[in-house]
Order: sequence, then structure tokens, then C-alpha cells
Amino acid sequence: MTARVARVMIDSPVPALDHLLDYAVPSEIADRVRVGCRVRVPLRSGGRIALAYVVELTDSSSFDGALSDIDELVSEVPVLAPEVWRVARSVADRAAGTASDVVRLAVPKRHVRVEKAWREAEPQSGSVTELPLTGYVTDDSITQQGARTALMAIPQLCQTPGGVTIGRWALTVAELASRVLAAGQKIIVAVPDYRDENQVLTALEHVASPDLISRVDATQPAAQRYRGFLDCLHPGPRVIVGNRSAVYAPAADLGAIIVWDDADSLHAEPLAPYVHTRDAALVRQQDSGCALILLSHTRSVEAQRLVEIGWFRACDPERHTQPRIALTDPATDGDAARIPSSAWKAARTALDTGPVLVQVARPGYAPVIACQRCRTGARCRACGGALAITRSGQPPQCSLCGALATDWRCDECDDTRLRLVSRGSERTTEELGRAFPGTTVITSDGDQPVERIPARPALVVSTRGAEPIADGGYSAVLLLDGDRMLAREALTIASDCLRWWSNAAALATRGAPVILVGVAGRLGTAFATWTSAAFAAQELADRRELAFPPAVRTVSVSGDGDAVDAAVARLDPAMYRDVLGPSALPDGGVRSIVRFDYAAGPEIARTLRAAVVENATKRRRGPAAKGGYQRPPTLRLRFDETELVT
DNA sequence: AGCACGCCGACT
DNA sequence: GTCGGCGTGCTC
Repeated sequence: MTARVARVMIDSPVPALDHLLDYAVPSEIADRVRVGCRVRVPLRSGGRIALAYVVELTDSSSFDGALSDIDELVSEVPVLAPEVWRVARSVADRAAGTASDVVRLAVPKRHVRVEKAWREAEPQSGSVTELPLTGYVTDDSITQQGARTALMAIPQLCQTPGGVTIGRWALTVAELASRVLAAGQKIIVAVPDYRDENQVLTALEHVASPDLISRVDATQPAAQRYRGFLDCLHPGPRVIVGNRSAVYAPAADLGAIIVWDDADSLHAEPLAPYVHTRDAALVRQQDSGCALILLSHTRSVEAQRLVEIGWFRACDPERHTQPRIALTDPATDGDAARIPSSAWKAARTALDTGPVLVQVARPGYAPVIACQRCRTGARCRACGGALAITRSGQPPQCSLCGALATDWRCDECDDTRLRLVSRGSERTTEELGRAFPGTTVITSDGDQPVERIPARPALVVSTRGAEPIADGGYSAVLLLDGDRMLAREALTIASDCLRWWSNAAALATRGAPVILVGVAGRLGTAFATWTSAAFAAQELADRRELAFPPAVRTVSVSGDGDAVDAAVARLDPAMYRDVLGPSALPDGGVRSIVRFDYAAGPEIARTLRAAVVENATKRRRGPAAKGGYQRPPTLRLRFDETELVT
């Protein structure tokens, strides 16, 4: 019998609409409507038509009242797969957010021409080459259903059969993928950025035919993105590669999820409800029972916690392969120069055979400038932002508003001479160019990243995270500015630095020297001995001591003072550890941070969610009734924020 | 978000 | 007596 009632999810961020509504299915479309289809439905109050997704088809409704008819079937393609809906619902509940906000990350905008072409295309089929997992002592356990593994990547480079140099980790991804594909299942690979994506796609070329590979990446053009998404709806084996939203890709027969470098900040979703790739993957693993692999060069503190509670199994490479790392400590070496003589020497020798990577903390020429006489930081006349010099010989520019300060003058002492306080990549490039005349110097930074460089002698100055891959690897890696990177005020800074250095070290040719300048102590030792798991364990112990995440969970509650107070007051004090704040925010609101144990998560989320719903309906537009300032939402929640100031 | 429903002050 | 102000609540 054909279904008469459709339960739909309204595509709206409004909290009050975050539940399923029942609609009658008109007979004209009854035989074409399927679960997952996009439909348009009337919302009587407002008399408007809303976009919605069919989540369930039944014969009866528990709603006592007349059901409205579905207005229109947008398309027969079931774009909201049942497993994606379940995950969206769970993820939203966990973060006290709206399911449709998560669905927006999961389902790309419809592209009619692409959809038409996809429906007319031949069903795809392709071949898979199964590769053994190399470099690890293991049976099939890593990709077995339900297995959860923190997998330490092998910090080397390798060549594909096509002769392209890629990170060894990408080959591991391809090997794991080949097993899942051979079993007829799908695998999702979520990576931080497109450069990682390209490495994975290169590694996959020799594992699966292109028909079985989908790229789902929010930064792609809309048409390509939609096509990649639609291909995931096909049954059968498939490898799905993308950035953080890839964890929400449709995959009915999901065999495994791999998250590469889970501590990379690009895995932190900036859109509400701000759920991290790792957390979404954990939810999806629970829902589908697939395998979940956190693969990285350094163990994240969060992964370490999962290992320590027994939820994850740690797996290391078969042999202890690590880069050849040396530390130069100014305190003991008596060499306070930014580039100590030992590092100069190593670079000079290495340049005979190939490229040398120089990692620096900041882009630009002089990222920090000050008055030569009184040392007051140079600020923009127009907006007060900090001035910086982006290129040699150019006037200072405001880092905030972009205004040029052509005739700068110190506000304090009227001096006009500038002091260049710090060196950026441009200035390092200039200095190295002088020191090694005739040598090519290449700069790569976040604004203008270079993806690959040839296997020829060159100095490659790069900000952390933007390091190009050198064909065949670097002959030497110099990590400068370690002390400057560490000076940043952030809870995660030590493990971030370890990760940045380790990822750069993994780009070296086997046996090539990697030199970390100016960092000693526990962190330097952890890097030199390649013991990030032990470091993460210590870090986690410290955070337990202080009740900092991820030893505890947090939620920041921000907005109007009284709304924040009311929301926090709803919580039973037995549910949480403590409340920090409220403290004033620059926008006039306040913020409180609640710290609680993992077990209390569902209850806290439920309670705060109720506060958000009430707040969104009850108190609306303030004193400015007509055309005035519409104040930002008066109550905002953010769970497990990584950038909490402490 | 919109829009209707509903309960207190100035008007013909 | 009624018209309409916008606070409150709902949307199948």
C-alpha cells in the first residue's frame, strides 16, 4: 500500500521547527516520493512554502489535526539518506543544535543539470586492486567492523608507481581503502585541506578506478560538488574523499572512516552547531558500526584520551621509523642566533644534493613593528590595528583594515623610525638569499601556498602548515622560530607545535637532518625521540589535574546577561563541575563556561537546548522596534571549543 | 522567521 | 462600545 503520510524535516535553522512534521502525500506524487526526497511544504502560519526532506513514510499520523498536503516533490533523488539523517539528529542533539544545520553541511545545494546528467548516466562499475597494509604488524583488525584505532602514521615519503612523491600516510590510507573496497563497502576519508586531498587521490589512482572515487569537498564548484555527492548514493564499493563535511557523506554500506590529522584546526567546524570532524566521526561510527581510524604523525590529546579509556586501540608502525632529529638549544650551545651555526652548516651541505625546507612562524616581511625609540607597537591611525610590513621596501600596512601608513609617526614620542621586531617568511627569504647567493629561494605561505617543488637544490621558506612537498623529499629541514610559536597563548600550543614540526619532519628524505632551533625541555625531547603518544599522555594528565578539556567537556554559553544566567540556572549543579564566569564580551554580552564530565553530556545538552528554544520564541526584538539594530541571537551555545582562553 | 491570536488604552 | 497596540505562541 502506498504511504499517505510523510514525516518531514523542515530546512530551517529555527529551533522551534527542529522536529518532524506530518504532511499528507497527494496521490499524484504518491508513487514517486521516497524517503530522503526534497519536497516543498506549506507552513500555514506565514502562509509560506518551506523546503523540507522526507524522513519517514507511514500510513498514519499521531498529529491530531488536519494534515496539509505536500506542495511539490522537488526531485525523486533521495538526497537525505536515512543513515545521514540519523547521524545529523544525533550530532545535533549532542551539540544542542538544530538537525537541519547539520543536514546543510551534509547535503549540497541542488544543481538541476548535474542531477539530470547523473540520472541518465550508466550505472558505474569499476575495478579494485587490493593492497596489503604495509609497515604495520596487523591482521585485518584495523578495518574490521566496529574497530576503533589510533594509527600512528609512518613519517616518511614514498613514490607512487606513477613516480609522484606523496606522504607515506597517504599510501596507508590507500591500502586501508583497498581492503574496504574489496569487501564491497564504502570508506570515507576526511582530511584537513585540499593539499592532503590531492595526496590521497594520487595514492588512490592505483587502487581503484576513477568511477569508484568521489571527491566531496565544500570548496569545489557547486556542480562538481553535487556530482561527487550524488555518486555516493550508488550502492557498492566507493572511496569518498573530502574535508571535514565528508564525514556526513551518504554511504549506506559504510565500512570505515579515516580521519587524517585529527588535531588540525581545519577539522573544527566553524558553522553551527560547531561539531568537530572527530566527534561527528565518533557518532557515525556508533550509528553504523563501521571501523574508525584516526591516522596522524602525532597522537592528539583527544585520541590519547580515547585510547586510555579503552575506546580506541593504539597501533604503531612495525618498525620504529623516525626522522633524524637534532635540537639546538641556545642555552647550552651558547649560540643565540636565530639560525645557529650548526644549522647553517647542515643547510649548506644539504643544498649540494637537494632542496632545504626552512619553517618559520609567520608570513610577511616584518609581522611586528614598533617605534625605534620608545618601542611602542606601531598602530594604524585609522582603526588602531597593528601595523606590519608585508614586503621589503613597502610602507607599513594595517593588518586589520589594510590602510597603508605611508608617513608613520609614533603616537607616544613622535619618532618616525620603525623597528622591525620580528621576522616573517619574506625577510627570512631575503636573508637566506643573501647568505646563499645563486641559490633559488622559494616562499610558501597560507596566502600563496606552493604545493610541490622539484628535486633540485633550493631554499624553501614556508610558514607552518604550508610546506610544499619536494619530489624525493628535502635534504634538510630547519625548524626556526620554535620559541616564537610556543609563545602563543593557547591551551593546545605545545601539542600544536609538536604536530607542526612532526608534519614538516615527515617531508624529509630518509636520513636527512631535521633541526629544531631553540627549543629544549620535555617538548623538544618528545619531538627528538618521536614519542608524541607519551607526550599526549602527559599533557592529558596535566589537563586532568586542571580539569581542562579534553579531560572534561565544556560548553560556552554566551549572549545577553540575563539569558545566559537563566540558561545556566536550569542546570542541576550535580550535573557539572563548575561554571567559569560570566565574563564580559566585546559585543556587550557575557559568556559563561560550564565544565562537566562526559557522562553528563546528554543531560546538559538537553537542558541547554530547552533554554535556547525558549529564548528563541519568548524574548524577541528589543527596544529597537522599527528598523533599528537587530541584536544578535541572545543565547549561543558552543560545546568543546578548542580555542578556550584559559 | 513570519503571522495569527488575544487582552488593555484612545477613538468615533 | 470598537480599533489596534504588540507580547506570546505555533507552524503538521
